[in-house]
Amino acid sequence: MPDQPQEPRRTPLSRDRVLRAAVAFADAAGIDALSMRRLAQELGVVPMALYKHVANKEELLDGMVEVVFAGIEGQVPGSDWKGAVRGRILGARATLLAHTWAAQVIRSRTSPTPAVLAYLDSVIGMFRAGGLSTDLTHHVMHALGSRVLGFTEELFDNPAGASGAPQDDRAQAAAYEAMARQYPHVTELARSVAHDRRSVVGQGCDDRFEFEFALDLLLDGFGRLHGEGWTSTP
Amino acid sequence: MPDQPQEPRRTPLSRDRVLRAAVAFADAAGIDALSMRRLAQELGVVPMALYKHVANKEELLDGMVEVVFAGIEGQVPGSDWKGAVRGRILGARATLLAHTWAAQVIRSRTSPTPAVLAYLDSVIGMFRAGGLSTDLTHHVMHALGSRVLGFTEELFDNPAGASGAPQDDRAQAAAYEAMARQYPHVTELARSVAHDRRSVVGQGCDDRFEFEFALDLLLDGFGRLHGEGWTSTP
DNA sequence: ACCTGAACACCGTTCAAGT
DNA sequence: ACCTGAACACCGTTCAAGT
Repeated sequence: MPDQPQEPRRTPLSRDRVLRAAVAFADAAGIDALSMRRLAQELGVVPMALYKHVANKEELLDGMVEVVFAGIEGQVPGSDWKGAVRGRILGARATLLAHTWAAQVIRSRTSPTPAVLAYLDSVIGMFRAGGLSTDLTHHVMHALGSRVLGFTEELFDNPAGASGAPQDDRAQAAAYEAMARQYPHVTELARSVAHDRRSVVGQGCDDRFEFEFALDLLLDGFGRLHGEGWTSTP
Repeated sequence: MPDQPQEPRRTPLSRDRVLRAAVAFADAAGIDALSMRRLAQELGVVPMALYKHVANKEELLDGMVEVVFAGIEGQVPGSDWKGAVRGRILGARATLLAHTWAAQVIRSRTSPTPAVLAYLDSVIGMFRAGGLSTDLTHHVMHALGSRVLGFTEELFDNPAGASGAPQDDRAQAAAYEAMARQYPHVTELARSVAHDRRSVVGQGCDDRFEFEFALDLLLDGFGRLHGEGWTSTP
């Protein structure tokens, strides 16, 4: 008799299945909840079984980034370099928004995985195809920084620091007054944002608008330098 | 007889001493090595003694950021808004370079601590003093993102992925060849950087140049929009 | 040869027992 | 009232014992 397993083990484990399960788990429970032990449990497997398919947790995280980056869209054929880069980066942004943990994991890696390299290669290629020199393209890529991957460090979640324990109206007004005295410019800005968006305080900003505002400002600046024949060593 | 401690306990513990010890420890051993237990050991104290001065590790990290931001210089009096902001941000960058772990810790916090808020308030005040509208200043702050704090996500440590196990020359050449085929644009860029800097492959880039390149590009863009009377709601 | 339970060396934090 | 040792509920990973 062949040695079939008695327990109904759904599917044989594979590196791909491990990575996809990890991505799904992080999507659902967050990256902090992801541990080797919990992932194993999710797969109905003993923790050490995972180490057959990934060398360690670092490699698991790298693999998760690979899975995510494999799904990036945004090749816009027939546009100039500015439109091409813009479309590609917004495509990356859309993908990363679908996996809220991904930006954090990418940040924690020190060297890029193949899929990330392939993505970057395609963006660099767009600048080069547009006629930008390797010199300018190099500095341009640095200036984009993590924005080229579709995310940026937003400084805070809420513009006016609306966190904290619930308070009665009087205490809240007093706290607001104290804040306005200590941080007048921050408060002014927060108030104007709330007013502009005709909303309650602390709703937050239009992330997509802010991302495109900065991206277009940078791309326009790149175009201007390119037009002037800019070089780093004059 | 008063109840003096028999053991020669150097200095009575205080919140400030705990925070400064934590900063010094992270400076020396890195942020990953910092644990409540190791910090207590460093201070010659039982782990639970720390919890008298900080509620938990989160509060410890917040406090460490406060200590670092209290030391930021860079108020340049008598310059226009562009020079003032530039000087202040480069001051923040100098401080963060002295505490390599700080950027990572700031990133992990969701809401800003008072010293960070005070710093941001001063930068916003510089834009406002220069005549920029609250509307433009708001989007400008978003466009700067973490750069306003003096750091940016650099994508990798080494431009050409020079990591990996040591190899003989032939294997290395083959790996390089394979890389050039798979990521032609990345390779071209890495090669041109190495050539421009007349150095061995993988020395890396001039971080200060890259930071200022992007900062000045953004500040010039802000100035242009300001001059045009830009508004987000035309 | 393959698989895996127990163990190791850590965490941050709670809690009850000691002074 | 204050302080603290032991304990709890976790980690990632090693390793030796079992099949």
